[in-house]
Order: sequence, then C-alpha cells, then structure tokens
Amino acid sequence: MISETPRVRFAPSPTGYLHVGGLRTALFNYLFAKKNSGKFILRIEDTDRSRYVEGAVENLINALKWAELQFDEGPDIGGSFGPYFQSQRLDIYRKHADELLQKGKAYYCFCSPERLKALKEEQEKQKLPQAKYDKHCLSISPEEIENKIKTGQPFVIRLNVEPDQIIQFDDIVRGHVEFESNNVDDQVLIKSDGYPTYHLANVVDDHLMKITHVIRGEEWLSSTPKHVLLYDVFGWERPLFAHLPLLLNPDRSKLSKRQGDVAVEDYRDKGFLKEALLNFVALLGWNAGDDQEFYYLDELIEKFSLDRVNKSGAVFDLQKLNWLNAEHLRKKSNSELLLLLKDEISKSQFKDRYFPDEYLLRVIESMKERVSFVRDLINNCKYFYEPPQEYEQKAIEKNWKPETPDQLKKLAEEFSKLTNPTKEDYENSFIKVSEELGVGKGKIIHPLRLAVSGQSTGPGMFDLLFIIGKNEVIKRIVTAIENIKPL
RNA sequence: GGCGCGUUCGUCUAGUGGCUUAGGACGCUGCCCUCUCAAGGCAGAGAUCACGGGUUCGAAUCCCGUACGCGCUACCA
Repeated sequence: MISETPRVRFAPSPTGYLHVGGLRTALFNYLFAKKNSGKFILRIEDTDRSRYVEGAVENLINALKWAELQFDEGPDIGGSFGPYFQSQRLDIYRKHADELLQKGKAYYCFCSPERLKALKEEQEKQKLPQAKYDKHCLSISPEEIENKIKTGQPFVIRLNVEPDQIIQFDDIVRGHVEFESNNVDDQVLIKSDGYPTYHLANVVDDHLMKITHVIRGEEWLSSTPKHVLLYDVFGWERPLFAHLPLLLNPDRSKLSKRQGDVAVEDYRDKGFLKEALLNFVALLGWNAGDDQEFYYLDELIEKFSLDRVNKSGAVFDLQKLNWLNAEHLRKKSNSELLLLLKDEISKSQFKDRYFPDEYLLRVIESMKERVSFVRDLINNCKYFYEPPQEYEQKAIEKNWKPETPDQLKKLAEEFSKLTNPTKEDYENSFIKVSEELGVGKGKIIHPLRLAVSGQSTGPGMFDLLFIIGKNEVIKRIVTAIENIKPL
C-alpha cells in the first residue's frame, strides 16, 4: 500500500482564472478526500514561463475559497510537502532528471527547433504512422556531450522510451487501458530553460507528495503511459488513476471560452450561488445511483464515490444550472437571503438608499418563489425600491378602462380610512369597494397592480399593498391616475 | 494520419442478462390551483438504447466488427 490515508491533489496551471472544468476536477478530488478522511492538496503547475499570468494564482485560490473547497496543503497555507509551486522546485526536478540520465533512461538532446520541425515534416511527408523524435541525440558520445554543454549549447533532456513494450494500467473510471511504447514519443523532461515539463514535474511531485490517487480530466489519459513509464523507471509505486469525463460545449467539443463562459468567476459574477454551481457540476459525470439531484456539499461528500463516475463527456447545460440556482435560492432562509440581498443592493442603483431589514425581509418573503437569482429580488420588483418609473404598455391596453380612474379613486379613499392596515384590512376594503361598485374583483385588481407597481406580474396584490405601505400606495394611485393615458 | 477514449429522450442521467410496454430530472406542451407571475400538483410529447453481426431460452446490459464523436499527438498544461 502506498499510504493508509488517501492524498489527492488539484494541480492547475495558473492561466488567469479557474475553469469550470477545473472546478469539477477540484470538487471530485475534494469529495474523494473528505469522504475517505484523506488530504486535499493544491499544487500550482507553473512550469511554463511563457504562459505566466499576473495574479492568476490569487484568482485561482480566491475562486476555490469562494466555492468553499478548502485544501489541506497548498501555496498560501503550506504543509509538510512544500513548496507547492513547481517553479520553486526546479532543483528537485533537475536532480531526478540526472538520476535518469545516469541510469540511461534519459538523454541529452541538442536538436534545434528547426531540425525538429524538419523531422516532423519529413515524417509527415513519408506518411509514417506516427511522428516522433528519432533518438538522434542518443548516440552522441559522453565527451561530445560534455563539450557541447561546456560551450553553452542549449539542450533538453528526453525520456528514453524502450521500443516494443506494452504499457498498461488500470484506470478507476475506464478500467484496463494499454498502449504500445512504440506509440510513445521520447518526451522532453527538462526544457532548455531548465524548467521541467508537466510530465516529469507531475510524476516527481505526486511521488514526493505521497499522492495516492490522481484524479484529473480525460485530456490526460493519452499521456498517462509517459507517466507510468516514469514511475517504473524511478522504481516508484504508481498512484491509482481516475480520468474524469470532459465537460462539453453544446456542440460536444471540449468546453471552451469561445462558446460561452468558462470561468468560475463569470458564474459568480452573474449571480450564481456557489451551492448551485457545485451541485450542478457534481452531477456532470457523476450520480449516486438514485433520483436525488439537489445536494448540499456535505451530502455530496457523504455519497461520493469514484466508481460511480461516468465515462462519457457531459454537456454543460445552462438551463439546468439556472433551475438548480433557483432551487438553492428558495431553500435558503430569509435571513440568509437578507445578507445576500443587502450586498446586491450595495452594488445596485439603490446603493445610497436605506431600507430597513424588516422591510427587505418582507420583500424577500413575497418574491423568493418567483426568482432565480438574488439580484432578481431587485430587478424583477423595482417597485419595492422606488415608485414606478413607467407603466407596462400592454397592461394599460388590456386593463386600463375609462372607468378605472374613478374606481381607483374610490379605493384610495377607502384605504385612507385605515390605520396601520394589515394585509387582511386591505383585502376587506377592497372587497367592500368592489361590492359597492358592483364589479368583479379582477376588474379592479389588475389596474390597481399596474398603478402601484407599474407591472402586470408580481406577488399577491394584498401582500404588495401591505409591503409598500398605505401612504405610498395612495400616492402611487394618485400618480397613476394622473399619468396613465390609455390610447 | 496515428494512438486512446466514448456512444440510452434536445440536455444531464438510471439501468451491470429476465423486475423494462427503457425510469427520473432540466427544458417543452396542456390542465389544475389562482387577482397576475411564479411556486406547487397532475398529465403529455420526446430514446426502434449509434449501426451490423454473434453468444444466450432471453441483451440497452456480454463478445466482435463498422460508423460517428471527442481527446491526445509541443521544449503547453
């Protein structure tokens, strides 16, 4: 056994933001660790200097923290297997590459990019089944190597893949997988800038950090034979592999920026709740085998298992995400929603206005079943925050009759007689007036709604009146009568 | 091109040889509830389980082949 306690890692490269596919990978690692009382480690794979992005690591960590996927070891919190930035472990990789060099399992290569390019073109022209490096530098004598290095010739270190081998491993998700070593290229291990490639770095680090399960996206499946080879050549025990199905665009290609939002930050900024995003992404490629679709994080931990992960890619379906968001929002308590709403107000056009908690709580109670996002608690019912700025034209045409102004005037008069009216008081007054006028409820209720809210949809009429309050209601009725001019 | 992986309603999926006239969810349609919009309830449309061969008394489920899709094929991760 490698270790009693499972240790897993999420190893993103800092390219600027956290991809939702990355979030799913992080989540599965996290769930697996928590479920099995293991450790969840964050490691930054920053070995490509040309792709260095300022602030990317901070973004990554912030996104993970936002989602509440707290890691046990990582860049900003440390741990006993650090450093957790690969760029700070260069000497380690070099040392291990040297070991391979000594064992004859790796070799220096001085080929120029031009020769490599020409080689590839030549191989393609000859229609060779697969294009790979021709081991040209394997035959250079030790003296010559020493000389080239001494004179400052740039070099890389390549893995010396033995031909005619069968490389096999068992993937937790996909079962038995095998490759022929003839199809595996002599992969560069150390680049000419001295940095390791992913292949070397991830194997060395996973071993040194005692990673037991490598849970990552399917795009890595094809390079797993290289990794397996490295474990064997170092004489290390291999971790278990689990390759997760890809997240897909609607056209079934790998989820990409070109076809919509892919950054976790984008979804956060659009107002998605972290609970909903996590819940949604958990269901992409995994299910517990029952009909449950609504989950909180702790339930996911409870039910998660790698052997219920699917093999085929999953389309990222926004409609279902929206539904889950509404579902999670409705399940939240009003006081929880109050905090979120106040935060949203502070970012809205009403940021300078004051609304008592008690008032907002009423708004929430009346609206929570009707919205999908916290910000809808403002945008779908602005009339709770300011008088109607305009009146829905279609509703005017449909409900504003010549006799309406008089009827509403009568209602306003009746309302003005009330002191501290409750919802029921409004209703009683309303019934009284409609009886006196001899008109059906619906004949006045729609114009009333229009006058008070400017809209034709919303919470129950009497809730609306109660929340807005007597004086304001009367004021709005008067304003409406003055301003609504049917065509 | 090579190698690898995959293929159940539009989408996410259940299904591991008979319980399946293939179940659920999102979305869609209709009805109910109702002052509107939602929520909720009910109903409906929607999958010859990619295709073709086998194995078996019996296959979405096992085997083989084909097609299609996707991934990888870098001194990117």
